[in-house]
Amino acid sequence: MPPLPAHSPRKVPRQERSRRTMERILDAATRVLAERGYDGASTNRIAAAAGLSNGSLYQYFPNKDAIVVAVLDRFADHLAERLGAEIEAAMSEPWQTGGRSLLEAQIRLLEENADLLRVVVEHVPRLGPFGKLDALRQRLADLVRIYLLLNRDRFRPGLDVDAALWIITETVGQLAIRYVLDRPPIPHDRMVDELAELIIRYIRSEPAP
Amino acid sequence: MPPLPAHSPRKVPRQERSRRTMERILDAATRVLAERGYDGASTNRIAAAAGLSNGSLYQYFPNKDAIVVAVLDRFADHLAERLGAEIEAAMSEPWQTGGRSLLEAQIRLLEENADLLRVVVEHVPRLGPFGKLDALRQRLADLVRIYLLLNRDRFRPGLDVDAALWIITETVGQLAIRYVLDRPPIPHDRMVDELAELIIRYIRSEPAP
Amino acid sequence: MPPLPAHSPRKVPRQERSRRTMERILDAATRVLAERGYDGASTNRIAAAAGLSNGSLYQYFPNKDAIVVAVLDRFADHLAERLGAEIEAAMSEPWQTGGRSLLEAQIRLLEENADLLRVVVEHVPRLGPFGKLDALRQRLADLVRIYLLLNRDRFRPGLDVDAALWIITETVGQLAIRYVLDRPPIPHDRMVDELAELIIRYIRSEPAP
Amino acid sequence: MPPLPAHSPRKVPRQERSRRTMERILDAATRVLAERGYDGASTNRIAAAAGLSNGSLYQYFPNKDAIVVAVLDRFADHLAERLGAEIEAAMSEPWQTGGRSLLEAQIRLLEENADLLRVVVEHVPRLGPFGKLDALRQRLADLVRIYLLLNRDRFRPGLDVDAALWIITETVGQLAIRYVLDRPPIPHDRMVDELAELIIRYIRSEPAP
DNA sequence: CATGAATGAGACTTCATTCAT
DNA sequence: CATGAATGAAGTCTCATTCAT
Repeated sequence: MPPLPAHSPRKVPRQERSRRTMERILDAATRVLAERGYDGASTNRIAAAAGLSNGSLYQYFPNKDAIVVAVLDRFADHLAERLGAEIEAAMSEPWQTGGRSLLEAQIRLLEENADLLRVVVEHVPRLGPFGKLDALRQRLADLVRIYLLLNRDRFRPGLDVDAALWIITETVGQLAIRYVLDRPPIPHDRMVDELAELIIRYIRSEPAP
Repeated sequence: MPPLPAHSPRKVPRQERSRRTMERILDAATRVLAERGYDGASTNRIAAAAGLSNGSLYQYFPNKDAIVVAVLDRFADHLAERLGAEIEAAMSEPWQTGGRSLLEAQIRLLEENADLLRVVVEHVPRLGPFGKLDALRQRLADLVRIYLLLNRDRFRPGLDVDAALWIITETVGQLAIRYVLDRPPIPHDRMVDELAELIIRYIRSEPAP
Repeated sequence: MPPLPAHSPRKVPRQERSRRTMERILDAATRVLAERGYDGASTNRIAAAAGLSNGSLYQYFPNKDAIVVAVLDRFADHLAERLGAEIEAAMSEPWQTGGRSLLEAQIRLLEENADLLRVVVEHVPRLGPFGKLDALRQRLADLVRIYLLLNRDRFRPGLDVDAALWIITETVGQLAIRYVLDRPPIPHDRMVDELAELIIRYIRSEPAP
Repeated sequence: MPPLPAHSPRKVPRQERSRRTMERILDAATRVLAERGYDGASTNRIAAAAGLSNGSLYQYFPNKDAIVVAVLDRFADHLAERLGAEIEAAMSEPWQTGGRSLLEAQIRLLEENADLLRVVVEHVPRLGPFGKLDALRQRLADLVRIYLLLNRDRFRPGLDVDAALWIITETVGQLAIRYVLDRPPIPHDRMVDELAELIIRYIRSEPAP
């Protein structure tokens, strides 16, 4: 049985120069992926874009997919960092405005990274579950879960928390993605409002007066 | 003027044998796509799966993508046919139950074709817009639009029909897809109910008593 | 040792219908060759142009090259027939004008068949010596030889008949071909004159008065 | 890595290897072309003849035609270099012997490269105009044109310089080619004499006494 | 005889990956 | 560590030719 293909960086670079080279590779790979899609992102093109010889790539990554995974992980880190800040800010607001802010932030973040998002969604073959992107998704789900549990009595009686959790996170996530990738003729702010309305009405027990 | 790259079958088979071979190719391609994804679906493998020589494929299709498109078109035809029946049935019901039936039918249909759906969603790079799949999507959107327009006064005052249309169709479509592909621990019927609830609450003007 | 590839028609058709089909194939092949060159002249395209199924070709010709050879032979026959008439006419004229007429006829004939000529010269890989084209060349050479021998005393003393024969026929043949294919900015009549001048001066013993 | 010996060429050991490989490819391609013609010169065969893997070819050339063009360019360079020397030498002679020398040189050069010449003339489909071969042809044409213009008064009155230029260059070029490829039973020196005679008589105003 | 479906060898090309320097 | 030449498997596609109907 052949060894499973390793998808993690071959080495954790200790030296500064190595770290910089690795960044250059990831920057280049990100650019190439965004511009030419997964299939167009050959290792040679990535190496060229990074100003490196093609062989050098393999000193930092065991194979092409490891590079892609690293790009996606870094993308997830970026999103996590940015969203983290928004989450903290949102926690100090009342939940109504806080929730809306988070929604808005999520859409805005995706809009800022539409190219890479398109690659993730449309072009990247499944490379096994994406550790960090899934972690980010999980983190947002946890937030919603806590909120749902804490405010259980405010919601309509029959609400199945587990089902609702899935519905809400997927609705927000998928609609945000489609909104950014398909660019329907809906203004950004309106989109946020509609999404908020969709979710709030789904869980609240009483209609707005 | 050069002929546009043809994505349509090279020949319309007149003989029975020819028709059967074409079906064999499409069946094989469907199987291979479902099992190995778009990138893994080489013409060689499709030919082998169809019990044909590689060259024979090209008597029926001008290139690989034409085969994939044909598979997707056939998939869309299948869905359209099945959904068509459901739509007719739903039209003779009162709209509350009719709408739910349609929702249920849509999810059920996707469940029955999960493998191919996965390929469509995850693996197939954009081959230009898919004629027939998009047509089907459009048809459903039209249905929703008509419903929204006819019942405009029943809904909450501020409802932006265009925005709502997009929100509704994408929500239903994307959630159904994710439900089928990710298999969250939500029973089929519950899923239908939640989805119906999500949509109805989004548009109605008064709370359910 | 495998049998040598046969380059002659598989059968001499006895029935009228067969003969007509054969003509259709040759017409089609001629057209396709002229329009798309040797490499572009696939058997399928020839069959299509002839309004036949691709398999039927092989009832009349053992392989593709046999078709090409037949086309070229027919071309040679056509040239021979036309030139034959001109030769006869030329024989009843005084040799000075007769020679010029032949020159003119040769260039005119090639001009009328420039497309096919281009294929013969530029695209057709050597398929062994072309029986009939070579025969035609030989016939013209014989004519020149006879003329040279009969008028030996009129020419400059040192003339080596064999060398001159080759020089003359090749000069006329090659220049006519290049003239037709490369279309230099020289009018047809001038070209004939120059060619005549070139040859006459080469062999005559006395200057023009 | 051990320090490089101080006296070893500091220059490009890598590029040197590369250069050699390229030469090997061109040599192999030349050989294969000469032996099997254009159609028989597959990339696989060229690679094999060069002792390389098929893929390596594409490190040096973007496609098959680029290889053929490079072979032809190298051939043209070779001819140009050799002819260049002859031209210089001829310029220091009186024009009568100089012209003959050039004629002789041209035929001799072609004889030395008969194999490749055959490929160029018979097998290579038009790959667009051959830069360097055409340049060489042009260079010779210019030489003739200058000579014709400078000696205009020495020639017969009615001479059309443009027509004559074309006639002369094509006559010499085509006859030399046919002589080398068809090997008529004419000795080399005789051939040169006849060719010279043919041209001189064509342009001169007075016959030799 | 005609048909056209089927064949299969072989062409060109790409690309992830390895390895000697 | 870096380089880039070299590899070779695999992919898409074409085409002359055969054969069952």
